[in-house]
Amino acid sequence: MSSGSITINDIAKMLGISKSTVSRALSEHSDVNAETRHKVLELARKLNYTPNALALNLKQQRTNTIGVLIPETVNRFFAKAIGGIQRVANLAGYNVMICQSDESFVTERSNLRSLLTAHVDGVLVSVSAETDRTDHFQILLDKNIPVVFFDRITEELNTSRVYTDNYEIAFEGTEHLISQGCQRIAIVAGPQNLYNSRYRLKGYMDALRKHNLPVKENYIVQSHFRGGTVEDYTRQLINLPQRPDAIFAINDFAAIEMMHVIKKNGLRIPQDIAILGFNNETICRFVEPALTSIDMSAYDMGSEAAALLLDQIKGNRDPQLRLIKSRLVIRESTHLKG
Amino acid sequence: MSSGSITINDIAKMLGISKSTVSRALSEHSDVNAETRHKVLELARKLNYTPNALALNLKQQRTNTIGVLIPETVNRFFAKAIGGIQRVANLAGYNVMICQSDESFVTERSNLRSLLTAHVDGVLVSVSAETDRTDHFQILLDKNIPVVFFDRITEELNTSRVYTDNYEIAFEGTEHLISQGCQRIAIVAGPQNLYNSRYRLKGYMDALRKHNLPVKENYIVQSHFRGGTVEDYTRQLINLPQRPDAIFAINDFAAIEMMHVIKKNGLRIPQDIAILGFNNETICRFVEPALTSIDMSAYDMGSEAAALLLDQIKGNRDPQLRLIKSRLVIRESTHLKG
DNA sequence: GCCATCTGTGCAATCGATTGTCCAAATATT
DNA sequence: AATATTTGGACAATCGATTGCACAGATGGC
Repeated sequence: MSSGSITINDIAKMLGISKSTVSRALSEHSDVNAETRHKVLELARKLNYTPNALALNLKQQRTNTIGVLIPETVNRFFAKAIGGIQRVANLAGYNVMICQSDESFVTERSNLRSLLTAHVDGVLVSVSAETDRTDHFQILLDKNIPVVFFDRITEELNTSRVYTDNYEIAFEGTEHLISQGCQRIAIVAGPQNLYNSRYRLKGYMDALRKHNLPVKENYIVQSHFRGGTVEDYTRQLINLPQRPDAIFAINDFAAIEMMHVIKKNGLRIPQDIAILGFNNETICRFVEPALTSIDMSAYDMGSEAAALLLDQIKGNRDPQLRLIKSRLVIRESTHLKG
Repeated sequence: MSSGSITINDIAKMLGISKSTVSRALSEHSDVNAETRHKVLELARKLNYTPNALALNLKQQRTNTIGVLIPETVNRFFAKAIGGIQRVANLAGYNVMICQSDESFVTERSNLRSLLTAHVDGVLVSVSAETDRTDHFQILLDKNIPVVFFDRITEELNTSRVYTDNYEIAFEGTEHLISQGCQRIAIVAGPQNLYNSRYRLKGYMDALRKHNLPVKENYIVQSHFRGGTVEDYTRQLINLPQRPDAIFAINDFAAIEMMHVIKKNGLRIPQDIAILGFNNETICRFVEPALTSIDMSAYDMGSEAAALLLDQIKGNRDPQLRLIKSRLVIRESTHLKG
């Protein structure tokens, strides 16, 4: 009565039986007289009984909740991934607790503590831009709490991972630019502590080498995802003595801002500079010129990661790897030939 | 030992005292001998004791978690609002459980049940596009669980609300278009069951009336936020015998897609048709022409809503209203004069 | 030296479920 | 008819905290 909800005890008293009998009647699987069971189920339904999740949590030491630790929800990749995660989780009866690191290592570590305190049954992680070590995740392994890394993964820990073929797709994107006749290809690379950034840069460099193009240091720009610097590095690139004839951007929004700056400087896209984005946002089709980009299947990565995690929670404990392939989507911003 | 974490009982046994004494020692506020307390605190620190949140949840009937019920995380307005919500919540020691309705009434109701089952201490709500009644929220009021509606609010329930001046800003936006010489202003209006959509449409109509412009039915398009229809209704509008000379779009992404369709049809922006967006996305500055829009302070709305909710959770039970003003940001897409 | 007061601590109930153990009654076996 | 087996359900412990109540021992007042 106190909390407004009725309990197993209330039902027991009303029927003059013990609460263990009520419990067993409700959880089908035990020897309760058919008539007794019927009376219990009937009354439970009538009183709209729902088991108190808090009591179950304590008793069973689990919460039917999974934690999600991501950089930012305003990052559309993660917003989409959350969609996939929630769908899979909710279908399985799990709730989702989301924490954002805001690309900060300290916040990430603190979020992790919160999730542990909340006793989530498992955690999905995509690390922050600042994260260059992984010892804070060790505690999850020590406590035998399932973890699945997705997208911004780490290779340092023996956990399940869902990732994309960063190397191959960056290679393919770069080769595409080369195939369009570009010879001086610049790249905006993310922080090199991140798995994705490292392999993308590598794919880019290997593609250049394969086609006997020089890898030039001043064609490689470091970015930390923070806005506000795009204009700066774009200017810097287009003012180089040997101006690049193509730029592989870090994501679509940065690419669009770059295009704006480039056009403001009287250069044509793609004739003077071709632009290649990342993420294949819907808006790519509507900017001018339409932006070539790389489709990442964020939703699928989220779903797959959640599915793996639930699998692990259910007891399947050996780490799994899942590759979700990305796809080059060619549009006008890189279309020079044919 | 079983769950790996040490408990108050472990400490009690190790010191040969009762667990109630340990509990009292840890929670400062009771008469425990200074020496005993010191020993307890010392050992607790050494063993890295943390109270089991699950036990506290059951005992105290609260979870230090707030629920957030929103349409979609891929909607940038809500992605930003989540940022504000989480910051305020985390600072106060609360976790955040997010549910997405995917703009579906049924899912919204089901999400609400999940949040209730999870015993969240309070709920922040922005209703789905389909939501045209509010009886499913009554259960929150009945159970005395604090609710704060934000952005997509309802006026039917006596709860706290954080909202923006939809009427005034739509009025202002429309007057701005009129001031630029536009006479045939179309609007893409959201579902009329939504508070925001209703008042925006009203503001638009009243502005027209104030300036003695006719309110024409075929200048008012209904949209349900779903993509894929933008091209259709844009074509429909520009093919009207009396083509509109301005369109008030439902949001920036739709506006940008409209601009694309309009330009593809050989019309100029803003000379032939002026475009006004909604949300003031960063990208507004980088499209061509730069898009005039309305800035909604999503982050602030989220923070404010969370702050109100925490206030209510802490006992301040009378409903509060908070107006967060929006702001018209004028750019090239509506710049005809001067 | 006797009773009152204060201090510090332990016991046990409580939150709301699950579950192992045990026992009484009913039924089956010989 | 005496014993063995099955059946149905009660009791109590448990999960890990908090907290009201009781009580022993120390201290103080007279």
